[in-house]
Amino acid sequence: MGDDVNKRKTDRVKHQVVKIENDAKRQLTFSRRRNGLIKKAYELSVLCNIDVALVFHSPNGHFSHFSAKSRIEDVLYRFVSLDHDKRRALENQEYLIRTIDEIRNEDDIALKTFSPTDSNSIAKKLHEEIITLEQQIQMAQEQLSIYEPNISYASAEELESCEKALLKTMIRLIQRKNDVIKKEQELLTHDPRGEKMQMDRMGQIISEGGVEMPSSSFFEGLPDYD
Amino acid sequence: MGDDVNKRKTDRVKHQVVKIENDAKRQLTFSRRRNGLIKKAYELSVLCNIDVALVFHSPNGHFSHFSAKSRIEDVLYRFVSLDHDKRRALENQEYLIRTIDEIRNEDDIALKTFSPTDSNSIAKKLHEEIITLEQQIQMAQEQLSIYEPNISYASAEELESCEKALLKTMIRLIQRKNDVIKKEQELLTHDPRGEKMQMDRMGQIISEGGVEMPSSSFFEGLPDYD
DNA sequence: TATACTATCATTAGCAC
DNA sequence: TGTGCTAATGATAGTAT
Repeated sequence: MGDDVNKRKTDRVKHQVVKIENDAKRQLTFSRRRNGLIKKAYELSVLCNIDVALVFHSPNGHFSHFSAKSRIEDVLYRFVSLDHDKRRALENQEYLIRTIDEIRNEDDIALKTFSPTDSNSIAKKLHEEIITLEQQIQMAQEQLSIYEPNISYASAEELESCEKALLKTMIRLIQRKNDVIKKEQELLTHDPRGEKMQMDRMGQIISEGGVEMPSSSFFEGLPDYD
Repeated sequence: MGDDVNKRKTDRVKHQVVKIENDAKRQLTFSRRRNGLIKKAYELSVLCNIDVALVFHSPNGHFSHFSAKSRIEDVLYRFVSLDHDKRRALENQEYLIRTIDEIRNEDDIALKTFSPTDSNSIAKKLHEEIITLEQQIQMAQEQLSIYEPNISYASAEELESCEKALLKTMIRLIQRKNDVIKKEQELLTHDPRGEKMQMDRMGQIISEGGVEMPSSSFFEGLPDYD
């Protein structure tokens, strides 16, 4: 209060909504605010049962996106498929519809081609574990229904803890996947025999900025933005 | 302060991120939060010189969208023009990782404060199951590290499927949590004998009305919600 | 880069129109 | 439906690590 000796010299000040010219500041602000935006989009999705999709492009061609509750391609597909009456006509609608539809199908196929019977697959074990967990949760649900009339407040708290632990597990899985993908890319990059993807996945040029995507872009930090 | 006659009886309270069941409340929250989201998206766009596109879908098929700095079709066009692998690789992961990491810290605290020795707790079982799953995944990770040099592309695909299955599990857990919370709230606010919730609020169709944002030209009519 | 800290600013839930 | 009000929660700009 009166003691300004220990008071912070500077702190948050009201900010005009104008472009931040300082590169470092702008980048930091982007990172933080995008996180905030995504968090709020997620909350909106859950609170109001809404499908949300966000797409960001930096002027340099870096991009990121987020979707909640549905795959982003589904959300965008529904959007661009809408009648002209219901929204302003989109110039590239035909292309957008076709492309997004292709993307959806690819994803669907990818999901279907995953065979849990592939025996020499490490992922199979993970899959089985997940099935087990699901079954256990199913059983717990039934137990829960017995207690329903007398559920205590602690239950929700604890369920929340469980949810968080589950999230934690998922993140570990995702990180593992990222490691795998990164290793694959390294293998493909250094081994010309890479039989799988000689497609155009490496070195695609992004249109506007003409800037190449960071090739191994799985977060070692967030290499989106400038 | 002392005069509690004039004091507001209720005010903003901390809200769980759980679907709002009351139709009117959900609608109002959607409207407000969407505006808030759009405002923040706009600010991000200006402050950081970023193209942003937002798309919302309600379960009833109503939608709205917003874009800043470029037409939404341009933003989406650039998005779908990206190489599929790269796009999918980025999909939501960075957000998940960041958020879940945050949650982990909270979770550690939460788990310490709540007593796992509480024997008549259903959640305890779930917690144990999750611990088990984590251990199993840990083992699988170690196995995986053996194979790392020869990992095939299929591994990443499968891991991705596992990730999705895990997500599904989590969603189920969240939904159950929501049920529990709902029941608790009913128990707290109503006579314990009221076992079933009133379902009379379902099926109302809210008509769509375009309303303009007061201060800005970005938001031409926003067809609203359901 | 990202993260932690924290004073300050911003958003918003509940209520009444 | 959206708006104004108000208190409480939430987000975040600096700064240092």
